[in-house]
Amino acid sequence: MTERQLPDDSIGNADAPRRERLRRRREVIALGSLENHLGYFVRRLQVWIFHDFVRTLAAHDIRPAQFSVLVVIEANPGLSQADLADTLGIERARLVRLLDGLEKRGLMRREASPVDRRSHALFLTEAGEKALGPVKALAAEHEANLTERLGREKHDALLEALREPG
Amino acid sequence: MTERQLPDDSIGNADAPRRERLRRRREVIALGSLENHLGYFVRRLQVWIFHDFVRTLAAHDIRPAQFSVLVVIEANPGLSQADLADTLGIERARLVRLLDGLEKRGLMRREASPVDRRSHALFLTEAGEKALGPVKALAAEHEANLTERLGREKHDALLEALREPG
DNA sequence: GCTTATTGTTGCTTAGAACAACAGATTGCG
DNA sequence: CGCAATCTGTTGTTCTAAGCAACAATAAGC
Repeated sequence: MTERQLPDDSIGNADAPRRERLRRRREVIALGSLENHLGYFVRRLQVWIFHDFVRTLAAHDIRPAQFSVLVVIEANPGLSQADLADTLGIERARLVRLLDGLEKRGLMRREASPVDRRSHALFLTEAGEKALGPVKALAAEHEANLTERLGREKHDALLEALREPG
Repeated sequence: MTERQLPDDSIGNADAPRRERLRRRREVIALGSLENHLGYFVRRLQVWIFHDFVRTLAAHDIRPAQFSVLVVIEANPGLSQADLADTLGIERARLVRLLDGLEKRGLMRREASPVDRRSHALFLTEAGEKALGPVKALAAEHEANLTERLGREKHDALLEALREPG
């Protein structure tokens, strides 16, 4: 159990029993009209991506939402929670609790906004900036996994296609 | 509240306050290295798709997972729960509860498998088949919404690209 | 035959999403 | 100016999904 032949990453090989079952199965299973629904495939891909992301960054205990928060704060120091929530499509209430966790871990801090006493200005702490280096490297590693799965052309085409609409 | 000027579909116009805030905001907010992560955009798209799907099929109270279950049973009458769960990437335990709901609503039924006394053979009921017609029509309507959002070329390209790998 | 694996199921835990309400602060406007 | 409407961050609550462990009944492998 300590060493394995294949790097059973528990994601990439999660379908080993599936292949077994497929082997044993006479007729292949049809998706029916699901074939015409982009949402089904987007969902499957998204689940794979999240699993791989979480696994790749497990050592740093950074989940996708946390990563996106840290990265956007880094790129826009001093922005408010409302703007951050809005940019990421996260609900304000949810962002509060996300930030609570990150702040408690010393990765970012809330300062009083100099121009609006209601709002906070968000910054990475020095520790946060330092931590984000390796974290971004691992995120890039995850992206490489994804590129391997999709093929570079397809990956790049998807990224370009989805980046546009905003 | 009964009538509106704009068809405020509560998804498509959910970013009305966002546009307001953007208007008021001096500098635009950068995504930083998030720009290079396909997962971020896939996630945003997937959320939009689910919202639109749920909204479009609200009258029938069919959610994406339920829809996929019904469609695959229709396309593969008599298949087992394990095979269905496996095909859709749903956990067996979760499928049990999904089927409980659908069966209680009279949309499908579990029969004893003739070849394996452990497993069930799944079928749509007559009511289920009858209901699935309009439901698939609404799902197609949702797909049209999605196509409108992405543009036909992009929609079709994405569908083709993601359908492949299985 | 006897061990191992599979199937459907239940229970439990955790994470996310969504909504309502609130106090403090700001903005808009008459 | 002064008051109503709006915005900000926050707390609380509810609902759904995801994931894991365990189990009895059954089947498959050797």
